[in-house]
Amino acid sequence: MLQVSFIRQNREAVLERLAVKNFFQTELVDEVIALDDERKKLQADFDSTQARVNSASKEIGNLMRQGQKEGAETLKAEVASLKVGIEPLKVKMANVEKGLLDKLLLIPNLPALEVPKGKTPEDNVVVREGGVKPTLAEGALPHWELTTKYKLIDFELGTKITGSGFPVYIGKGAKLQRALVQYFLDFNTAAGYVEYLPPFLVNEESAYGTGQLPDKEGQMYHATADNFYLIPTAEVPVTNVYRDTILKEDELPIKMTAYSPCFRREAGSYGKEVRGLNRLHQFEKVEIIQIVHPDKSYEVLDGMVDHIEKLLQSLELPYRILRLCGGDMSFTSAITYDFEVYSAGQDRWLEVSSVSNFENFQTNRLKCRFKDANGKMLLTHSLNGSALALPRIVAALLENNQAGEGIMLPRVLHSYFGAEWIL
RNA sequence: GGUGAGGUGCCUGAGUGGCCGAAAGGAACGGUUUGCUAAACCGUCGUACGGGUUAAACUGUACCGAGGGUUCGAAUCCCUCCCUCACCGCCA
Repeated sequence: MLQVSFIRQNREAVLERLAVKNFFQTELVDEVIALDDERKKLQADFDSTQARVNSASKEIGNLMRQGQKEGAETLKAEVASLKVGIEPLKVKMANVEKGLLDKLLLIPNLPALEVPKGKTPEDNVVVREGGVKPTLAEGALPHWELTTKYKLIDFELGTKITGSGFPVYIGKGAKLQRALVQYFLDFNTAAGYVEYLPPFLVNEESAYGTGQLPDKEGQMYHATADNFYLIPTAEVPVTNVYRDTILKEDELPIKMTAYSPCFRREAGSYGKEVRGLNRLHQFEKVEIIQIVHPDKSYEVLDGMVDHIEKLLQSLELPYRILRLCGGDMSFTSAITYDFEVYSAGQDRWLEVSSVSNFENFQTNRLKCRFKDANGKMLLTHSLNGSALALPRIVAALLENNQAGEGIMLPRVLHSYFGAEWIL
């Protein structure tokens, strides 16, 4: 959520930035400003009336103690008439505040200056590529055949138990998941991230805090009996650790990492693009999250990109890093880099990580602040990224490393998996 | 799920209708002094939204789990909900 005061002071710049995200609802921005004007006016009215009520009430107490009943009664009558006027003010103020918040929630975060213009994924900019694309032997298979061949994953069984998009990992397939989670967490904690194991269901407040609600309501599974949401990413519970918090400046930066299963309804997406592990309703992911000083967030972003790049390099996968264009970025992000790995069996790039700086868009909602050296209250900046999402990593590992009678795993996984090959 | 006790500022904790945005102690921060792993003393020490100011000072309103109610006036009384703790029940 943007700050109203910022919008007021930078209306033109805000509109200009929003255009990069293909957001052209000028009227929404102006409505926010108008509602805020109204809010201020109503509050001034309310405050002055209420001030009179308060002082009169105090006086009534004094008069009563002195036994001056008539004087007290006169004042009581005055207060009664003031309160008649105050009631509708209160109601109106609550409505205006609600209206203001509702409008504000519809305005996306402003893209950073270096975000390229564009509408579709084709407009994303490749900033770096690394690794070597493998040349596969004749008869190479896509991962959904390899997982069957080596008895790693049973997709049909998952359909029987739950539904499509809920794979069942079996034997070495299950162990590979565990090995990857363990490796990723170790890699992250070695870089100073503190490991969290958060709840996988969150309440409504937390879902609002990170911006999943209200705009992504349909994408989350909702346990209605208790009004809990299944998390679409560990970002939600972990970022909410710092909801309603005032930090000390020297506590920054805060670095957290968390493994969690992720649940996504992904309503409306079907077809061969989503075959196998390419898109699932439940998958495993390890996330990294930082809460930082606002002056440092872009430096930190570069560091996170670097961190994830090294992780991908250690897995010996061909990858590329994209800077997303305005149209392809999420509602809450100021800048996003996507990491894709090349999966040779499908001859496709698969997104395995997304790193974003949210600046103070999330922390304004969360109210995660700190006091600077002058005692001034400032919003922190928040960032997060996947390090990494498992399914597509597995897809690429299987497809790229298929060789003869088995699949050769990268060196870093040998000790975690307990073997060099999947045979 | 049942019964009981509670939810007050960074923490402990007082406060049962006006003098309470809230005692006291601790922590933290700033300072003075003495100086050896520290003590003593003084000061500061909630947040939000307004007004005000170059910026402060100053000032209004709201907030004592959340929401509603009673009252001229609520941290304090009433109702609903949430949460915590204890015991019981159930249970990996």
